[in-house]
Amino acid sequence: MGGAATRDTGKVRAIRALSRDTLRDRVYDGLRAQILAGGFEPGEALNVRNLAAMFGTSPTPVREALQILVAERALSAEPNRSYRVPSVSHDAFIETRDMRAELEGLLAERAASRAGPAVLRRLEQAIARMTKAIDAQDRKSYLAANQSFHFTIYAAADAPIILATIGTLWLQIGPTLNMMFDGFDLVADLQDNHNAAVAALRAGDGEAARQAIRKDILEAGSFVGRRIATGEESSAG
Amino acid sequence: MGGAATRDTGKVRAIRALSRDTLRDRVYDGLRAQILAGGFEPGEALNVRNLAAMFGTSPTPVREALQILVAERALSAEPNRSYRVPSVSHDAFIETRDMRAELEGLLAERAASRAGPAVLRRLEQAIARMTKAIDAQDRKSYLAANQSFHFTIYAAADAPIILATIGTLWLQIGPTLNMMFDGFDLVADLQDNHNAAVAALRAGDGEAARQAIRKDILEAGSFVGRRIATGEESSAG
DNA sequence: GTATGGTATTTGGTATACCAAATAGCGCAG
DNA sequence: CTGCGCTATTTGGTATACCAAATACCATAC
Repeated sequence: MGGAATRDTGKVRAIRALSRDTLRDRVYDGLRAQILAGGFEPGEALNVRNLAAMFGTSPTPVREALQILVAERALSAEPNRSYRVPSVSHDAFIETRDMRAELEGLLAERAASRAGPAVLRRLEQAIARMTKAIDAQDRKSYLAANQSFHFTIYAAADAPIILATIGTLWLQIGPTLNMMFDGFDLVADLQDNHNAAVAALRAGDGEAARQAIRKDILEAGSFVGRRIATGEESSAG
Repeated sequence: MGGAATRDTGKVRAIRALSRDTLRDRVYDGLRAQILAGGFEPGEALNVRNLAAMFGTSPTPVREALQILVAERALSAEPNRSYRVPSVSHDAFIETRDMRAELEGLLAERAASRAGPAVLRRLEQAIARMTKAIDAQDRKSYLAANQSFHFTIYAAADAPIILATIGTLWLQIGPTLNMMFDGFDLVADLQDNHNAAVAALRAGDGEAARQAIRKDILEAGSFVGRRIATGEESSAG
């Protein structure tokens, strides 16, 4: 793989397959990574000129990147022309959860007939990392390993368009999820559905894989959804 | 609701709920409408300055609109920095079809418990228009009525995010679909699934509604998919 | 002290200038 | 006539200038 010393943005770039190596796309990648990592508070306003200074560009590529993120609902464009990291409402969260259950379930089903030993091994590793994170009550590591687990499955489904769509869904709920997980007690039975999914994939049972992933999304989602519902009224600026 | 004489872009604007009244969004709306109406050939290249002249703006808002459409996969950004209307590959079409089956099925299911008499009446009207279009072999009218039929159902599901996602899926396959339907013989049994869907909605049977919509998408899709597969090698620029 | 109106400043949107990559066109060599 | 390479032109990307809307700030009036 040697040769040209091009910057390797890796997964993100691969997922989109829409970017070229322009400043706009570099800014997009940077913002996207920061959003996913919880670098922005939900509700936070983004300033075009500040971001431009941060990335060392003019405002133009920044505004274009912001627009793309708005189209993906990773940011919101307020009527008073300002950009914010959206705080996902309860309704929006539930809707996104249901959409995820459909699409991620579909890819899990497709993955069952395609996942080879390499994929299964990586899934086991992700589960191990989650277990370790649960023991240490390390939420950040848990979320990272969980994301790795899910996307390892979906990448195996060989469905790039749906995969990209799922990526935008995670991006949308990322900041809210990060916030909600703060102070949440990680418990061992979070792993039940993960283990069931791996077993189904190993057996090549698509329907079982779909159901395991659906359950995982809907159960975790219902917990977080409740937290959003209760927190919504008390969370003033 | 009279009063302010604001331009009413209607459905498109409502679906996105992301736009403000900027030039960028006006260009976006215009391009989107033209794409959906089959105003561009698949594979056609878009020129920023030409479009700017067409819309009476500078290139800046045009490029931003193009970027948004690329993010929605309604356009493609070639590595040699040019924008094209994508000609959807067979694989991409099948994948989009499967995604549609999931998401549109989900909204049909949700609509079953929400569709009132007004919705059912509009669906009957859309079916009547399709029947008329079949008799007249008027493909353009058929596609328009078909779109109206589907989105009437989905709008009733009260799920704005998923609705918007479905909108982008139709946008993606719009140009290809328009082309494929040219010279296709419209037959009466295209209506079977539509009638089944209405019956299910009237009965409040969500699962039946989901299945009817799924069948509609998968059956029509498999026909068009075959045409793409056979046409792909012969369709040179 | 509070409310209100007006001004200064900030900030997003658009147009324009400029650059570099890509492409097209032409001329020359074979 | 064909193929290669050079140049001219086109074209997308970026920076900058400018505008208008929105906001912040302050002074004044009550």
